[in-house]
Amino acid sequence: MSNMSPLHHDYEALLREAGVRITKQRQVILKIIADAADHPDAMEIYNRASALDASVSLPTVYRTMKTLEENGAIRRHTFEGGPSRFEHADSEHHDHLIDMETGDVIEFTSPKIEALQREIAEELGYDIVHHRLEIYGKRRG
Amino acid sequence: MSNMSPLHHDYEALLREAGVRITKQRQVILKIIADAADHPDAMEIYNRASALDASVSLPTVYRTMKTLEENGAIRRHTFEGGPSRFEHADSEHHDHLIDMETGDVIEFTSPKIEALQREIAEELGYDIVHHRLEIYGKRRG
DNA sequence: AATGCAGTTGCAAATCACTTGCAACAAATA
DNA sequence: TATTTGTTGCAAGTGATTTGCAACTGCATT
Repeated sequence: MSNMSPLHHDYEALLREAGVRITKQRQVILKIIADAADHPDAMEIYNRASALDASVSLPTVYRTMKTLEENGAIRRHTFEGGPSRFEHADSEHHDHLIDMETGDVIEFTSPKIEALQREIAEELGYDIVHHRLEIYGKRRG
Repeated sequence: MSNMSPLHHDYEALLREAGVRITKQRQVILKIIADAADHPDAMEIYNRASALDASVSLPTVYRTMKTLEENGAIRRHTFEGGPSRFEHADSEHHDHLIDMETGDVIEFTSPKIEALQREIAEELGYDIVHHRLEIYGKRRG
């Protein structure tokens, strides 16, 4: 690949570097994650993967998500009351608004909130490593 | 009771009002929650309750936590991966800053962040039911 | 290309955190 | 005190995720 933006990593290379084997199951899962516009959970990833390659099992999806997370290729979100949902780590940081009725996840960013968080951490004598902001709401009728 | 602050509700009365029966199991669990200085999970509440009254079962703890939550007597926190943890709802809403090195949890509030969240939800067409903000940080050396 | 071996896989079974069906039981009300 | 209806403990069931294990396969080496 020649024209790779800093926000589009070659995770196969990254994983290989970390001594992780690039099996065909992992390639399939990696592609699903890369193509996903939403935040699928393990079962959904398994379903999508199965359609491309019947040899992918659910345990392998779980094991792969763990490996990918440990290597910084994906982010795991554990929204209330549901299974872990994943997204590739390529995108910039953002927070989430979860539609409590449909489970839809809307991404948003707020530089002001980020700044305020830094202020608060500062006052408390801390440096922020990461944070999680989730708004749970219902669509206005 | 004669000297009750607005932040120290009589949950028995509140529950009774809601048509919820005050069983001895619920009284025990309510006391445990009221006395807890930490954020125990269901199993821990079950352990503490069992020590006071052997007739309290784990399913009843879960059922009671659900009832208490629905009636605003407690708040449920689901920190990364672990089981739900509970605290009485007497205190005002607060967010958490977690010290990644010690695990300490520092509570804070920010009216400005709250306001910004409402603005964001508003713009997206949502009413906020609740939110969760957790800052993970390291103490500045 | 064939070999060797440590990392991986699928399957079945296990685990964890809850949740639920059901018959006995006990609060609140009459 | 009787009646009604919510509650309880127990056992079994769920849903999400993990693990034991023997067969398999990347991939570095020959």
